[in-house]
Amino acid sequence: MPKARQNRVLKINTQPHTDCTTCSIRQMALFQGVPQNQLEWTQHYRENQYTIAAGSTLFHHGDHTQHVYTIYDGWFALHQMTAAGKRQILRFALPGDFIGFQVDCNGETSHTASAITNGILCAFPRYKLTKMMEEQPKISESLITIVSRDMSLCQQHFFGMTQKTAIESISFLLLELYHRMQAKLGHQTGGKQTNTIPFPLTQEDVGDATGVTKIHTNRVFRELKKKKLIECSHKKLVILDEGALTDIAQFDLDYIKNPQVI
Amino acid sequence: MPKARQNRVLKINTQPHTDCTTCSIRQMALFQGVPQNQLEWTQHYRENQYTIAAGSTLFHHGDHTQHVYTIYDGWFALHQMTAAGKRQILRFALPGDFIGFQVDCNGETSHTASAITNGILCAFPRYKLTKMMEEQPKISESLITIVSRDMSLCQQHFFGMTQKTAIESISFLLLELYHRMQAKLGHQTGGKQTNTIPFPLTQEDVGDATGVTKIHTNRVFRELKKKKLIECSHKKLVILDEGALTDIAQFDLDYIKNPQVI
DNA sequence: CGTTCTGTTGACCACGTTCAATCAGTGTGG
DNA sequence: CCACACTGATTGAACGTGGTCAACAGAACG
Repeated sequence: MPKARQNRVLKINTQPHTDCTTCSIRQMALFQGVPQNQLEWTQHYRENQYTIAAGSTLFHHGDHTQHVYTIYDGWFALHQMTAAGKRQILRFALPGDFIGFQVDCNGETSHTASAITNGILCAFPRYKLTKMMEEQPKISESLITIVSRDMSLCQQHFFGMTQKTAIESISFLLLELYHRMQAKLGHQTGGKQTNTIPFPLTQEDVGDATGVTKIHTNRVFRELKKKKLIECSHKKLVILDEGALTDIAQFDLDYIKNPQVI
Repeated sequence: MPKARQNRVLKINTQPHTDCTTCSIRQMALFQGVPQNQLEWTQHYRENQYTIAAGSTLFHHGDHTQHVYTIYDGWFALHQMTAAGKRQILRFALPGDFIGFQVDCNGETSHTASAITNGILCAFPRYKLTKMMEEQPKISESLITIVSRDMSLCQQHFFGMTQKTAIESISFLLLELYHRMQAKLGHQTGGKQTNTIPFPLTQEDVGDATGVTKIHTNRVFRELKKKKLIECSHKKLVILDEGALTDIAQFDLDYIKNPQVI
């Protein structure tokens, strides 16, 4: 009963719902290609705006989800469990990201989505996607671009995991999140930059995403702090030496940006 | 000059080109959703059919490719190089697979594609994809399905790499290739099944795909052979005990099939 | 029929895991 | 206001998977 489960965690946003025409993250989301004068059209398809509390689960691995979501606010972890009960975080989803789309051949979601922080979600019924794509060809391109970007990130993680040491892959993850958050913050504030981002993850979260135990993750964090490359405490991450960190991580910013597949 | 480079390795297929209307692998490729009576239409867009020799490179990481390809015959490795000069194979592409599509924000390919065996490729100009999608909405859905399937495979590999031991991830890869080849062979022969597939990979290829050194890959192969789970020699792979191998690999066939994302 | 590529084997060692204990911060309830 | 519980960060010691290096055997190919 995914429906009952979702009703428990999702609540209709009691604040006035945000407006697609003035949405601060629209340019990175599903409607990025839709012309400004047709944006009212998109609102027809947004079923509702929901809130979700930190720690709760949006959907479980194996659910048949009726909705796909654009994250308006909050951090989410998309993860799977191993047979041994360990958690592998496949990726972190941030504001502007599109989640709940990926399912397997039976229409079951391939992973679990958990809210790390409180979140606000724009919900779209999955069955309407085909119609949306027919009416607005730009939606098809957005979807392809979004999936391709996620694919690119996944490949980079994959690439990193097998060939990099713990300090390299953790540095990579921190830089990826840093730049993804900078992109969102830039869209919202209009461009002013600091070297600090909100960082709600625990060291265990970072470990589960990079395939390192929390014990060793801690050793890596202490080393990065000792080398004055980062500061990290009180849910804030400061990048002190982006250049040195980029070298260690073998990080390439181009993989974060939306690909020009078409 | 990607063009010059490609002219060197790609040769126009001198055999009569295969016909989309009778293509044995069409049901798993880009035109899977296109109605039978409109298939002549697709032929307009196929620019040419090419052959490529084993060992040569179709495109390099960073190229601006003008074409995307459906593999009609042959095995390909899609890979990247680490800073240290090691090769990471992101995935193997088999007959029916669609390659050359994935590029980064600058329109550069994110990986290199090398032919492991001799191959035959159907080429489509990238710039025509938008028009194809507009004329045939099914093409959009195919593309999204294809990219989602690749994403799903990538996630499974990623999941495997970090959490699985060498024997587990190598078993997973062998089973994945086994089932993907069985699907192709089924489409071509009409269904008769054996527990043997052609297997042109070296142990080093397998190692580069699973993030294991070729020395340790060899240790794993010998163990799998000793336990009578597989036979592997002379470019053939025999799965002797699929059940036991599936258990070791924690393999789930649903991830291989095309996802029902829409 | 030699050269090159692929597979096989052994010795050694390092990165990261496992298990265990402790500490610091943050609520929570009496 | 403090005792208590709970979560996350920190540290140490022992161990093991898989990497590195080096050498050789066998297969494939021109």
